[in-house]
Amino acid sequence: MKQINLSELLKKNNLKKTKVRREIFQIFANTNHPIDAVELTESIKVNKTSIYRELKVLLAKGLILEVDFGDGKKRYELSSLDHHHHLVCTGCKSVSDVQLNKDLSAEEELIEKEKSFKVQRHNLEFFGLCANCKQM
Amino acid sequence: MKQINLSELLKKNNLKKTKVRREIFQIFANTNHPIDAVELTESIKVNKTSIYRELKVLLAKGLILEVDFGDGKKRYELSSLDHHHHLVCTGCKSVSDVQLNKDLSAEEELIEKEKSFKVQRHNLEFFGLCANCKQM
DNA sequence: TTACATGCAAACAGTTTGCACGTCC
DNA sequence: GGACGTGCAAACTGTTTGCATGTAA
Repeated sequence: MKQINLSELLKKNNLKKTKVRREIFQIFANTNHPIDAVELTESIKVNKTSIYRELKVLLAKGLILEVDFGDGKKRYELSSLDHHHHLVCTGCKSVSDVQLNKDLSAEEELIEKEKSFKVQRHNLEFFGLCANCKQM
Repeated sequence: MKQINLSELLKKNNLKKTKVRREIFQIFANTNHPIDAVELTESIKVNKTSIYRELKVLLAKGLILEVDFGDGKKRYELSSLDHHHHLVCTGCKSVSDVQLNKDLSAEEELIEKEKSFKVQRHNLEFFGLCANCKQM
């Protein structure tokens, strides 16, 4: 489990320390894949509206990141993690993390130089078959 | 405008040459950004159901690719184009294409070697500010 | 005590489904 | 003629909004 000083983090971001907020952070800290709103509502006894609203707040504060697997729902993970990408298994739907050997910043600099486009962020996810599903 | 021999392409894929299908291909060929279902329904006099159904067919046949900008709707583009990524302007929402200087295949080989994960495809989009929006 | 959090119902956007009817080869 | 394509209404999923009520600081 990742170490987070929640009180401090919340105070720094002008957020009250509520039950729901505490539980959301606990789930994020104990889960090793990006989480969607439904998964949170199943684990926390709270109205789904609050979940969606809370995710928006945390996203706006930059405490979580949005991750998109292109299946129509948004997933989130703590932004305090090291920058990484995901390997999404199209068979069993499992997700694991991966860090690029060579990151994309050189490419992003080229893009800025050649296209005058200032890259703020990128989304990169890999889809394929995990070790288990590969051999079926 | 890109050259496509539509009749041949459709025959090869066991698809009938219908009015809607012809119009969809025409729009794809004349548009330089990924297109969503609503944009198609606005340009073609046909029920939206047919558009969604047709996009699924073309996707399954591999004639188009799905592109995801993480805004809750799916976009598509011809799969016959060279492999490329997108620069999505968070200001004016314009989209332009970009090809990486160094593609990701080396990274994908490493992933297979080190993680035993067989990459089938990846999604990579860049978000940021285009030349115009940057200076505002 | 007051700004922020929550619950509930209802609306909304994008997409899919079931079924009857129409049309390409 | 038969498989494939289309129209229409209705359902479905993920998400957002309005408004009344509750609660942390």
